[in-house]
Amino acid sequence: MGPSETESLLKSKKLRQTPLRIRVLEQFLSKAHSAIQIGKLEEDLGGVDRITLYRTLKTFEKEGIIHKVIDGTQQTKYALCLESCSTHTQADHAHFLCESCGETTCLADSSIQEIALPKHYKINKVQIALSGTCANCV
Amino acid sequence: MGPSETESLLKSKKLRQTPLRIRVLEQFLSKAHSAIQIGKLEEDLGGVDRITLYRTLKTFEKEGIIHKVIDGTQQTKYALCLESCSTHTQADHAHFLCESCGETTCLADSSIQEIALPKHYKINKVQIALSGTCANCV
DNA sequence: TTCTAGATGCAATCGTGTTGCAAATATAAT
DNA sequence: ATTATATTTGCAACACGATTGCATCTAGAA
Repeated sequence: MGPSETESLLKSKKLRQTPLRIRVLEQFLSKAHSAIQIGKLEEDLGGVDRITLYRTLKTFEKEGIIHKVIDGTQQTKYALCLESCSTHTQADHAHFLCESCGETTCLADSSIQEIALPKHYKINKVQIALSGTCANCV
Repeated sequence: MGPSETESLLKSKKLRQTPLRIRVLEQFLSKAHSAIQIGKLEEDLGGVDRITLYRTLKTFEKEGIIHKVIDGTQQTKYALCLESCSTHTQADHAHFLCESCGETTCLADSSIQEIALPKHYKINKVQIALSGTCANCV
């Protein structure tokens, strides 16, 4: 059998294959288009060291495996980077927070229109946080 | 002399005229189109009680005098509500964070285009956080 | 199997924001 | 102006998310 998805992903970033990293990565891969809240991740993994978890997330973020998601809540959430993400272009995708179930979804193909800016402003990044009700909660 | 702007604003919301409320409100009025970070506000006011400050901000927010600003940073920022704000429509204005000076500005007249949503999603609120370089920092 | 840079886990700490409660005070009533 | 009272303040204590320092452990290479 060939290398698992987690294995090749970690290898491509020259990161060591540690048990926690693999488990964390599996969580993200299993919810590719949803953002995961750190506390929830901690619960789901069960009894992991919080500090190590935070460091793992930071490492993944730095390596471009995951990205922070701004959804308008105070909670820190991360989501797996999509292809478009890894190109590090300024045009990010939008995120949708369901006010009913709390789930935050990446809207990969949300084309973002240009926004009029005051004179001499130079834009670098766009973060769009939508909220409302998702399809499951209608 | 007639009533000051702070005085009439507080009165219109049936809030008592306390020294801190007046000073906080003056800060917001003096930076009408910029968001203020709580820690910064605390510094600028000098030696105010943190708890009271937080409660003041919450009160102002509940009364629709100020609103929380999502600018992509982890910091909580507030800005004075504009006319359009007080109508409490779902279409908020966008905010621009300058990555150089850290200033967050309200883009009052940023018309926000519709964003394509997956089927059965119902949108309620749009928060747009732009970042880049502002006119002062070019 | 051994070696070592890198990763982990614990204790301690920091920052932000909150609650409970007694003391103080802004406003309204007298 | 004085009094009454509901609101507001300020302190102590706390809750929670996140971080740092350091000793120990381990994944991967030699």
